[in-house]
Amino acid sequence: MTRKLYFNQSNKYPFDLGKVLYAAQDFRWCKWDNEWHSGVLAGNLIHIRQVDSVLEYKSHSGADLDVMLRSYFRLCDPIDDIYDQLASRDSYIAQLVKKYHWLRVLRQPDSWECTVSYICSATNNVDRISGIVEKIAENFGGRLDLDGDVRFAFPTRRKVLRVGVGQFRELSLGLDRHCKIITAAERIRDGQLNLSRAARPEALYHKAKGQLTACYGIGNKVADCIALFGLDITEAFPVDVHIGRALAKRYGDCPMPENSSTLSNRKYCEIVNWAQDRFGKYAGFANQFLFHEERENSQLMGR
DNA sequence: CGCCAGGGTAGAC
DNA sequence: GTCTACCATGGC
Repeated sequence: MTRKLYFNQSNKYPFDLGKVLYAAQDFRWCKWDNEWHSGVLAGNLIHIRQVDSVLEYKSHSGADLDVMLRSYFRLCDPIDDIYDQLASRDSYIAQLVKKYHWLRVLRQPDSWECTVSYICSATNNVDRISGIVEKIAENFGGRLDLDGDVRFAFPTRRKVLRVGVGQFRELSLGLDRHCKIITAAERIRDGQLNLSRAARPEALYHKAKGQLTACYGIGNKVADCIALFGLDITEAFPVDVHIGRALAKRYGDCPMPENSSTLSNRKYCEIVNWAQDRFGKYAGFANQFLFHEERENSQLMGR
């Protein structure tokens, strides 16, 4: 059955499903039929499209996913206020907010999948990250069927531990990624890494980052991505090559060196502090506008 | 064949 | 603390 989710469309920054998913920060969306999109969210295979201020969707189980989808697309967040606030803090961001008014930082429901995805993002392009995440799901996740579309749930971290290093190595993920993934699962099991959002009240950016960067394979940048996309910590500010270029180009007072492929830990933190001071509690949203603009300019979008 | 892709680490000073 | 070589894989 097709469900309809009615939401309050913003007048200033209208939501656009197709574009949001095109720029999505998770890696499991693809086109399906005509204007329909196919995606896997927290074990649900979903087909979805937008008609004005209505989201029409189907799921493989037929379950009511309104609550999850409202959260995921931030349909209940005060987007007008947040984007106005960002625009008033910075004139360049104001331009980008206007240009990409449809952009949203998606609140990903499965922080474990998010963690694995960004562990796999190092020295990799978006298409290959999607491919790797899909490969892990196809091999170890449960099969999901919807109208002839076959997808696979992302395996839980318990399932990953049951599978073990041996079978994981056979996926040839490269760069020791199989070990990094399993190590992360072990640290969660042992209580050294807590990815549950319910258990983190507020302002735990530094605590979360400390736990994350203590893991093998998770450095500053990956930790910030997990914090922002998976843990809903909006002040997290991932600094990758694209963001680095944008900062060096547009902001003279930013401590971003002109051309450095690798940032020292100290330098990285200086840049994050600069960004949080300038953009505030929603620095991570500003980050995504900068990121998207930079990628559009370098024409790297392969989706 | 060489270059690149949303970095991170160990081992060197 | 900071700097480097190296890391594996696939697409072009």
